[in-house]
Amino acid sequence: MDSKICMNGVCGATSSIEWKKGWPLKSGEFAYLCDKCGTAYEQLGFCDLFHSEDTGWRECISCGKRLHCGCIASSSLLELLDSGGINCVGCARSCQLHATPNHVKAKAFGTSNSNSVGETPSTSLGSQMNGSEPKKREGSDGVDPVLVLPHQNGNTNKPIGQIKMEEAFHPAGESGCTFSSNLCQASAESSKNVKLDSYNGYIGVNEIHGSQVQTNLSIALSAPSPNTKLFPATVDEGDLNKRISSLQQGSRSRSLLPKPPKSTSAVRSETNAGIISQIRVARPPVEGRIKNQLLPRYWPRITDQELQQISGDSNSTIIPLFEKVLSASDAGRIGRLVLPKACAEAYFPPISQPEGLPLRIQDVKGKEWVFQFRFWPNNNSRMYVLEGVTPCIQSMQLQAGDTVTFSRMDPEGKLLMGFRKASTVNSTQETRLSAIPKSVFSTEPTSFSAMPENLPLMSGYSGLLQSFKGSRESSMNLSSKHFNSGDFSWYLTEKNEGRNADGTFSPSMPVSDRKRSRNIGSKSKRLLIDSDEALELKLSWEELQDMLRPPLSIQPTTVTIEDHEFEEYEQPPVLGKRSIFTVRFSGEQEQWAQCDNCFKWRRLPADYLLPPQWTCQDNIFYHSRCSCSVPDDLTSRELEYLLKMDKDLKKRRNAAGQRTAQAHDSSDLDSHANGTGVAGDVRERGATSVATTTKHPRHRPGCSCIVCIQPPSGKGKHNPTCTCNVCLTVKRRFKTLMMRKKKRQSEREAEIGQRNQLMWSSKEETEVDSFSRQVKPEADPSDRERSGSETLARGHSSNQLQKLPETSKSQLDLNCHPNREDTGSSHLSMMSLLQQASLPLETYLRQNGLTSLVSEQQGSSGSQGLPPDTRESEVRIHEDQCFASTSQEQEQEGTKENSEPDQSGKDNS
DNA sequence: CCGTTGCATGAACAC
DNA sequence: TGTTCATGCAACGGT
Repeated sequence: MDSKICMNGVCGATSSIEWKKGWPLKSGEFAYLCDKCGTAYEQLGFCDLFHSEDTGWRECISCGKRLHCGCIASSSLLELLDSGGINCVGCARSCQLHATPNHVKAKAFGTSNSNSVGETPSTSLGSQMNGSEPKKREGSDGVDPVLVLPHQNGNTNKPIGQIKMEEAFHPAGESGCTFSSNLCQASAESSKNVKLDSYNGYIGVNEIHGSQVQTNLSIALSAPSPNTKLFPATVDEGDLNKRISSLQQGSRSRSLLPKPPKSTSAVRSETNAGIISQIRVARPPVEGRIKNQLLPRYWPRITDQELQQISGDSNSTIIPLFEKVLSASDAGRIGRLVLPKACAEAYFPPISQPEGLPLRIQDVKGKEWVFQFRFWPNNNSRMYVLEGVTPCIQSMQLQAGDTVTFSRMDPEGKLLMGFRKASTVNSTQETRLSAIPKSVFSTEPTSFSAMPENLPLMSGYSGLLQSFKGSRESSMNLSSKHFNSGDFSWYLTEKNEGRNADGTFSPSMPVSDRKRSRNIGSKSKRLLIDSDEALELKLSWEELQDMLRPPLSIQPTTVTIEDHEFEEYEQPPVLGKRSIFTVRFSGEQEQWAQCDNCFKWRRLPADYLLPPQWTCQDNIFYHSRCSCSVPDDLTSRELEYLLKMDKDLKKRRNAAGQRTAQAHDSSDLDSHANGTGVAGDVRERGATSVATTTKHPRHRPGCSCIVCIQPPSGKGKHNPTCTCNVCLTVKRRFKTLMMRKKKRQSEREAEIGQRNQLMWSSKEETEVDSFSRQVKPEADPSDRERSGSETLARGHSSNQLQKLPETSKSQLDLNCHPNREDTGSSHLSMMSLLQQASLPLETYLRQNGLTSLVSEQQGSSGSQGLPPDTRESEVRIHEDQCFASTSQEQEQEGTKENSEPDQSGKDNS
């Protein structure tokens, strides 16, 4: 060793207490530097010290730092810019932090340590350095390395070949620079780092990864040195500058993180921070008992800030031990935190009895917790758990996916427990993600923040997810309820409430609820599947359908199935904005949407298809309201009512949904329907409607088209005499269609026969054709009713209805009574049709035996005073599906429902 | 009925 | 293939 000559030409020392590696040589080896020069090199002061008078100094164009461009000793400290000039590695790195993939960045600046390697027998290179005693690195926290360096008993002689691969990825140990290898300048580590540099020259940090594995492997095998600096796994605040400087030496001191745990991508987590001191680095095991068995996933990724936070003002040294991402079980109510076996055995007191012993652990707030550290026999092994962690977990407000970090405070030996929230994402997503296998979602902040990268669509659905959450408080559409707020009277027709009353689009579930739903074990979660919350989730998916809109600017292809026209889209539907549908006492239907900018609620036509994003400026219907500066269309009270009623509807619908599910489970639709009829409960009918809701994009809840009212699949054919709600609906619907068919036929024939007169005919035609387009008071209550209901069908069904097939009912297998409507219109003579068509519709209906429809017409105007029990059932169906009913009406529903079978029977007869 | 406890099971993972 | 560990689940006890 003494035969070496310091390769610093200025120095040329032939002897040194410690030889240090310097810059990479062309041969791939490294310059040997005496202790003094090597130290200067490590401290980035080599050129300052020895070459200050030389030429070649330039300044970093970013920070102005002087860099000796003409010297190999500084070659790794700068980066030549494509545009000319140079950047110091620090500035270059900051740029790359924004341009480099997270994992690359993290890897580039992560640090790690392999204790085993550090203590492996010296290789030739190590032997060259042998004999130099460990010494505290300047800038280290001053803790005796012995205290913090794991004495890997049994590992010292461990063949290198047994070194775990992951450890080979973390050869920092051989360099003595542990977790803070990026924070300190390791002389010995330069054996690897410089080698990297030798490969990469001036390349940026992110360019080294292609060879990192091989490089590090070679380092691991070649650069052990027991005398290399053994850095404690602790960092003092005073080291920050050092760290920064070492980071600036990143290309030299970079070491490699372990491959990120499969379930986590923690290495990404801090890339957005851009703060060097907050770089989350995986700190490999620092305790000897770990014996290299600790999987990288448990390596503490604790930032220096966190360490600082934990240590506080004390002079104690914080030694990160390990961390663990909380599983659902860990964070659940059971209060048991499963400890990694290796960690438990390495860092916690040895226990021989399953009962274990109480363990005092202090949290970051200084509060001391006592957990029972114990184990369960498991096969031939043990399973270590900390029991009684629930209070602590709750205190920290931790949940599955969050990370708890265990550290030890030396010299007291006190155990510390820190945590790291995994939530940079909204709680909704957290909640959902928590249910996703951990292999799917990572738990560190960046993993969430990286979601848009991994799931680009998800970001687009974030609003949807929130909507889902919001929908928890909303209800589905079909249950109806009327409410009256002064003069503000609505029939709430559809769910909504994606936003709170204050306009914020926030999850409706209270924080406590969210926490509760998250911090539960899987078993409880499973149980919740049957609970309201889970039901709400299910309903949310149904709501999703409601939000589906036809693809923008895509014209549907019309296909005819059984003479019914349907719109088909080659592209999948898009998610539209949620809205609330209401119906005023006057029968006017409205749609309420919230501006994405100002969150004000605006009234819109009921048949307007809201795009996914909508602002006041898009309000082409009410120009006086097309600006965000215009006050909200709703008073706070009205909005409160609206949302409150919406919430109530949800509950009602949930109850109905449960009952429906039960009814379906029993495969007894009829009994369900009967029960519904007897009960006369709107909720029941609403539930039935739920099962018959949207089946294609433009169908809205309440759509009564032939598609949406079909019975649920798998339920088979209903008996022709079936009086279940579905069948009744179908029958009523069919009856309406037939009536309209006859009407139109009569009009057409009349038009043919009397081309130059019968202006009424064209009027009727117009009425029919436009019946679904706009809600407006009409002379014919039946038309108005139809208009009302089918407007909610969002036009698509109305299109179908407009194009009602000239078919006989035999073409419709809708489980309707075979004898129904046998009084076909085909037997009508032209003259009779003309005569009938000239009559008022009511008279027409009566003459055609459609007395029930007469009742319907009357019933449809029941809200204007006619007894509701005389209304035709279709009206009620429409109301049930689309509108709310007044409480009075609801009470009367029972009566009507009771009479409904009879009514249907009359219809069928 | 509900929460706790101790063990069992099996998927995921490392080797 | 063996190990780890997340989670299931039955037994048990308390209310």
